[in-house]
Amino acid sequence: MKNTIKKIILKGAEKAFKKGLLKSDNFPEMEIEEPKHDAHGDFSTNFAMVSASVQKMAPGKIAEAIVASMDDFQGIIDKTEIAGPGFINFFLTDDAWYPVLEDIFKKDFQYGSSDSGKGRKVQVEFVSANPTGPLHIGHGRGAAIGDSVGNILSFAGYEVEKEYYINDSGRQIRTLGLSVWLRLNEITGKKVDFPDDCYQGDYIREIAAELNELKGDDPALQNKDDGVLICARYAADKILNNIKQDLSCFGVKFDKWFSEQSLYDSKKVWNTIEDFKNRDLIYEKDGALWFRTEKFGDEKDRVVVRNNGLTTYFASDIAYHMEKFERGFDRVIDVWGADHHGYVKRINASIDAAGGKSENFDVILVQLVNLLRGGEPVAMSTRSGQFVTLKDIVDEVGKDAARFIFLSRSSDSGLDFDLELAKQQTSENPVYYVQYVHARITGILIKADREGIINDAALNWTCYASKLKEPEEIKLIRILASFPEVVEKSARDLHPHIIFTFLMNLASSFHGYYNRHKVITEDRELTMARLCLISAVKIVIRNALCLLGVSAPERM
RNA sequence: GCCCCCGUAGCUCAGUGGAUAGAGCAUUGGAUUCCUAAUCCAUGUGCGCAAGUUCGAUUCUUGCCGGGGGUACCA
Repeated sequence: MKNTIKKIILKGAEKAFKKGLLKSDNFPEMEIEEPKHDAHGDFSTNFAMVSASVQKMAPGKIAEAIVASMDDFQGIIDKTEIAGPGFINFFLTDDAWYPVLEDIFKKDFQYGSSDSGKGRKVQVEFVSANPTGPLHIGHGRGAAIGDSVGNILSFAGYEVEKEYYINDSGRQIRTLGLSVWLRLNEITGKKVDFPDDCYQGDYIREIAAELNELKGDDPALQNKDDGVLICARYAADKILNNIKQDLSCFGVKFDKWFSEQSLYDSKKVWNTIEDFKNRDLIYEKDGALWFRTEKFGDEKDRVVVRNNGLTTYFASDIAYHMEKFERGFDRVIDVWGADHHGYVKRINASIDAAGGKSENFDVILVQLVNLLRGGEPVAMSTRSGQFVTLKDIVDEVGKDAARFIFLSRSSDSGLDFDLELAKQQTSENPVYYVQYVHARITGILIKADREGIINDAALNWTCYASKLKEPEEIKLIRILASFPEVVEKSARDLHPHIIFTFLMNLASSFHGYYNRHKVITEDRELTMARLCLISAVKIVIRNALCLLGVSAPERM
C-alpha cells in the first residue's frame, strides 16, 4: 500500500515538474508513514518538506503543486489534505483495503513473506553454550532470539542456516573431565580435595555415578590423565545430548552443530596462525603470539597462543569465522550475551584481516535476564551450581509462554522474567492474549461451519468484503495490510520483538472488535464478509506466531 | 580510567528527525439471557540534565548524572 502511495506521489511530482509547477525534477527520498492520529489520514508523506531545499520553495507550495497534479490511477484515494508544516495526508477509501483480504488468502502461509533477502545465504549462530553444564535462562533468551531471527530472515527471502558452535576443545572441557573424575573418586571412597574452579553442580555427581555404573572397573580410570580424558569425553557427550534435547523441547532446531575440535583436527587453526604470521598479522612477544587487531580497530592486540603453547579461545574463533565465510555465506550473524561485547571488535578485525568484510558480519548482543518469582529475584550462582535451568523453566511455564516473554523486549534491554507471571493464565500474560485470538476465531469458524454457513461459497468470501464498513473492520484490515512491512523492518533491524508488538496490537484490535460486533448475524452476506475478515486475522496471527516459534492453538 | 547497553506514565516496557508520545500491569468504575469474560469499555501533568546540528530533536552529536554489564597470555 505504501508503495502505491509513493508511486502516486512521484508521478504527481513528475507531472508538476513538466507543467512548470516545480523547479526541479530531483526528488529526494521521502517517508511514507502511517500517522498516529486518524485525523491525519491513513498515510502521510514528508515529501514537500524534504524537497524544500532542492525546489527552493516553501513546503506548502510544493505540496499544493503535487496534489494538483496527482492522479489516483487506482481509485483508492478518498481525499488528500495539506497540513502542518507541509505534510500531504492521504485518506483512503474503504474499497482500497478490501483487496488485502484476497491477497492474504491467496498467499496464506506465505503472507508477509518477501524476497527482499534475494536468496542470499545467511548463517545465524546462537546459543553455542559450552557443553559443561545445562542451559540456563540467559541461553534461553539467546535461543529464542536466534531462532526467531532465523525464521524472520528466512521469511524475508534469505536462505538461512542455523548453527550451534560446540566448544568441545580446550581448558573448560578438561576442567569438566577433572570435575567428573574427582567425583568418581569420591564415589569409590577415595578422599578428594574438590577445587573451587571445578564445576560444582549436582549434575557432575550424577554423571560420575552413571559413569561408575557403566565402566567403574575400567583400569584406565584409575590413571589421572587417561581418567580425566575419558570422563571429559563422556560428560561432554552426555551434556551436549541434554542440551540438544532441552533445545528441542524449547522448539529450537539447528541445521548444523559445528565442533570447535574439528577446527583443530583439520589443522585449520594452526594453518590460519601460520598464514597470518607470514603476513605479519601475528607476531611474537613475551613468548606468546599476538594478533595485530589494533590495526583493524581494536583497542589493543590480542593473544592467540599463550606462552605455554596453548591456543586461546580467540584463535579458534578466528578460524571459525573464516570458515563461515568460506562455506559461502554472504552474511554471518552471531547472537551473543552482552557480557561478550568486548569481543565484537576483535572478531571484526579478524574477518577484515582474513580478507573478508566485517560489514557482512553482525552481532546481536542480548542483554541479561533477571529471573523473578512473584516479583522477588531468584538467587542464582553458577559457581555453586545453584541455578534454574532452561529445562526447569520450560517445564514450569511451557515453551510458548517462555518464548513469547523472551521475545517481548528489544534485545538491547534487560528483561525481567517472572516465573509466576509466565505461568498465570490471565491477561497479565501476553501469550494467552494473542493465542486466544486464534482460538476464538477458530471457535467462530467451527460454529459457522456447524450451522452450515460455510459451504461452497467459502472460496468466494472476498466477494462480500465490501460489506465491511465498520471502522473497527477497516482498522483490522489496515493492521493486516501492514504485516509484510513489519516483517521487513523486523528482518532489517534483526529485531524479533517488532513482531511481538505487532501481535499485541492486532490482538487488541481483534478483541475490541469481537466484543463490539457479532460475526455471525442474520445478514448472510455480512456474516460471510466477517468470516472472511476473521479468517484473514487468523492467518496473520498464525504466521506471526510461527515466526516467534509460538504455537497457534485451535482451542484453549 | 576506557568500552557497550539502558534511562519514556506509579511499575514493566514499546515507539518516532516531524503535526495531539503509546501498550500492558496497577488504581477506580462499568459490560456476559448472545460466536470462549484467558475478553471488552472508561479512567493518565511522563521522554534523566545541559549544550549543539536542524525549518523541526524524546529520536542524531557531545558532555554530565544515574543503573546494569564488560575491561586476562579465562571462556
